[in-house]
Amino acid sequence: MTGGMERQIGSRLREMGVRNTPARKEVVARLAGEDGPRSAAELHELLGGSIPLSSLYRTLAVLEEAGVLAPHHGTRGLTRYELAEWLKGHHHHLVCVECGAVDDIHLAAGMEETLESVVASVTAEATFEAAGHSLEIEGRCGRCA
Amino acid sequence: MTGGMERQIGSRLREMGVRNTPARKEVVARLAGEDGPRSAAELHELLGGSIPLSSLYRTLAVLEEAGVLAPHHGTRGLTRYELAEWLKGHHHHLVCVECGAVDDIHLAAGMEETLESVVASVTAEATFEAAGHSLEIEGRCGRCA
DNA sequence: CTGAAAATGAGAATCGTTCCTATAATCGAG
DNA sequence: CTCGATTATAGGAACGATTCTCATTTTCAG
Repeated sequence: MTGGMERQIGSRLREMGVRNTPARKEVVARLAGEDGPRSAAELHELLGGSIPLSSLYRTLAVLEEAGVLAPHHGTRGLTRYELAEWLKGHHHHLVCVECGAVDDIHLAAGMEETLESVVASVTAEATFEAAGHSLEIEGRCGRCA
Repeated sequence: MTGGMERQIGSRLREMGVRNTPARKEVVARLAGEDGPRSAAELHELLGGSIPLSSLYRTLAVLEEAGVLAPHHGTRGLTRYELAEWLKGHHHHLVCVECGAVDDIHLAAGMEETLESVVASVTAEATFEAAGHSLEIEGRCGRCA
């Protein structure tokens, strides 16, 4: 994670009137180093249990509220979080239907433009205020194939 | 729901060695009449409580196992079910980030082809065996906007 | 430094879901 | 049709992920 990103997040939290505490920094830093969204339990493990689960859940909720993290609703009743798009860039997901693992993928610029136009044409005629989109590709990951 | 679809599902269940019971028919028929995936709780409500939750969950599991229903992992760890693609056709979703409602959308043929090619080009280079895809468009639905 | 406001930690409570077991429905053989 | 075996159901206990509560601790402004 770049220092610039840390500063951006710091000022975002300040704007929202919440503090940028050590636990919040740890969670953000760890998520920044992962290549896909992670659940509370996964983060608890990744952080060596340094943050109790109850605090971790609250931390995730605060960071989501502040727009720093975005939830990803993957497999079987688990919510995973990742840095919001304005921090990590727009991307899509490969979701393993076997083990539930989620990896990020980035589309080539041309592909992304194509996708944007598909989304635009769909939402133009719907009573739906589109805020974002994600292409979820389901299948079997390398380990499960 | 067409009689043809009922017959298809009936023979599918027979092939799988499970019975096509009244509860299973009710669930399938109700889902066929909805325009988006529904959770166990929503179905329980929609069916007027005629099927107890524990039975409903098992019914959904059996129908998923048989390939009649497909799960959609939506808001906050809730699993909603819809008819599998071979029954209701390929489609995508509008997901309301406010209330969690999910509606189906169908892409114009040209758009869908474009999307297929995007998926194909992404998975060609990944160690990932793609089985399907869904474009999830997030935003605010008519009621929440 | 001090008091008010915000954050934390531990455990209880909640919610969606799954599991267990006794009962009931269904199918095939006779 | 009837019996026995198999499969499905209902109800409730159990479970895992998440949220809530509240007492304690940390942080910030004055």
